[in-house]
Amino acid sequence: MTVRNEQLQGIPGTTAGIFPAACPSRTVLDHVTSKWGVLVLLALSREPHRWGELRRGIEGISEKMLAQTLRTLEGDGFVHREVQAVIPPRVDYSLTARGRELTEHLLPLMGWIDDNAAEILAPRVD
Amino acid sequence: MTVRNEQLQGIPGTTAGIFPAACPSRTVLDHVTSKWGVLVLLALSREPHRWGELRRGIEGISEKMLAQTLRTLEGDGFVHREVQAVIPPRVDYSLTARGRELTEHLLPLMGWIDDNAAEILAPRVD
DNA sequence: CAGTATCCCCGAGGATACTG
DNA sequence: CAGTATCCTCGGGGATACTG
Repeated sequence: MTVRNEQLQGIPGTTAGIFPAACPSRTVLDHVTSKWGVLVLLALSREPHRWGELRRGIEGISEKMLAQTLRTLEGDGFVHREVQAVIPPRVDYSLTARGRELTEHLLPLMGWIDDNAAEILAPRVD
Repeated sequence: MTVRNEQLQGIPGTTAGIFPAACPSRTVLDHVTSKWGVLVLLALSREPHRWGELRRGIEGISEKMLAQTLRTLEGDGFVHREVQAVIPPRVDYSLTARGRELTEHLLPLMGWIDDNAAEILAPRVD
């Protein structure tokens, strides 16, 4: 996607544009910034969690979306899924090294949003 | 949303959960990570752009979504809209100070995604 | 407990036409 | 040029029921 700073000047003119529709970065960005992606990644950023913990902790997420989000993030190599052969079943989700690299960038972002959200939405109801 | 690192341990147990459904952070996060939010913000992060530049530069965005995204980001105080009273009309969009604070966190994130996207998607078609 | 399977709906979002 | 207005589609995503 060539978002590197030196290349961000690309927009003006009729040239191809700095954000081509079909590029790997857009795909990964969509996975990460999907409706529940960031929340799941952040939930796992501190410590591993079981399915049920995530289900309850990430308020509002449905089982379907939790499963789908986890599978996508696992497919991208951000999340590690570990099944324990016990009864009742126990499955733990944790971040991979790659996932930790990613959340290193997500955490400051969410921290800033968290710090500023109230003021940002202050005058409006929205 | 209490994403602050010290508080991220909240998930286990039956407690309220670290990601309550109704909190300002979730709203702002949704705005920023909306389908086109990050792309618009990054496009403006280097320099101001006119409507048409954004329309062409952010490949695949429709006029409706560009207008909607810009209005939301303007409403959140991330984007400044400046109309020039000339014919033909000219409107410039730029980041506010708050918008620049935000993109300071977005840029490293997208930089990392950009650097790793190909490898992340490597084995699959997806 | 940790999911899948199904059904279904609503609204995000695209296409097109039009306007100041 | 910089948008709005309108219509319409499609799939994201929720609810529920079920299973190993």
